[in-house]
Amino acid sequence: MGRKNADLLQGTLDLIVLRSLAIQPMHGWQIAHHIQQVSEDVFRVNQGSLYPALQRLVRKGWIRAEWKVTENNRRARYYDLTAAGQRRLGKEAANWRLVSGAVDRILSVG
Amino acid sequence: MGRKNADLLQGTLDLIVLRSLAIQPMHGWQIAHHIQQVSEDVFRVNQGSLYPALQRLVRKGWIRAEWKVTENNRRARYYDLTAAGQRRLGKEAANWRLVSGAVDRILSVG
DNA sequence: TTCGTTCCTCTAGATTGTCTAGAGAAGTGG
DNA sequence: CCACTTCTCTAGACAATCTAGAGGAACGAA
Repeated sequence: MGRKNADLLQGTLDLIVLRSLAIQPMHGWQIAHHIQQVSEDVFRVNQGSLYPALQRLVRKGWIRAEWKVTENNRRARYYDLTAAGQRRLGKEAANWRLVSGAVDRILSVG
Repeated sequence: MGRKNADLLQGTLDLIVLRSLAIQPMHGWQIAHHIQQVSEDVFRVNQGSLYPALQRLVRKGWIRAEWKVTENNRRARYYDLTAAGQRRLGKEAANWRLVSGAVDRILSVG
């Protein structure tokens, strides 16, 4: 019925995926792992959320996909940021700061 | 097609409404005004978002509604927090800090 | 060889909160 | 009487995430 515990805020997934790929190209599983790790287990990215999101980002031209082989000798689709993705990341990060700052102000007033 | 500018993050509306009502009971229009003001115009709460949200919060027992007359001599529905709403606000605020902290960490890594 | 486990990708359908785009009532001032 | 402001409300569209699956391929152990 209700939502679980620390779900993603809708709209932040794109941001954190783009930001992850700005570090280096990664495949899906790696992205999920990275996000879970850096968020200190706050976010556990759903595969049913991640893969559609990656497709969406490819479709919008913000990331690029390429099949490769991992260190473990497995097929994996590696994604990396395009120039448009870089710009998009900048905008989304700025918007995040704006929005989270606004929420913080509302929380601290009164 | 796309979303506008600084829309709400899905899930934050409940939080900021509850937080607003923790200051004092308010009617819908007043809540919208308060949020827009305190957020420094980052959030412009849609009436089509606000009223369904208020109904949702009433249904969950977190706020209580009561018809009154405003200072301007107009009928308005005043909402205020219930005890359960207080508790819920605490949880949602804590969750917000958790989540926004996690996003911030992801943004600053790398 | 077979079996379980890990790595890794992917999809359909439901859910749900927000947005768009309206409507409308009632008081106020010109 | 008319325009404007205040204030509430709804239907339907939309879009991102979640649930709940499926499945392939490499590896190590038995």
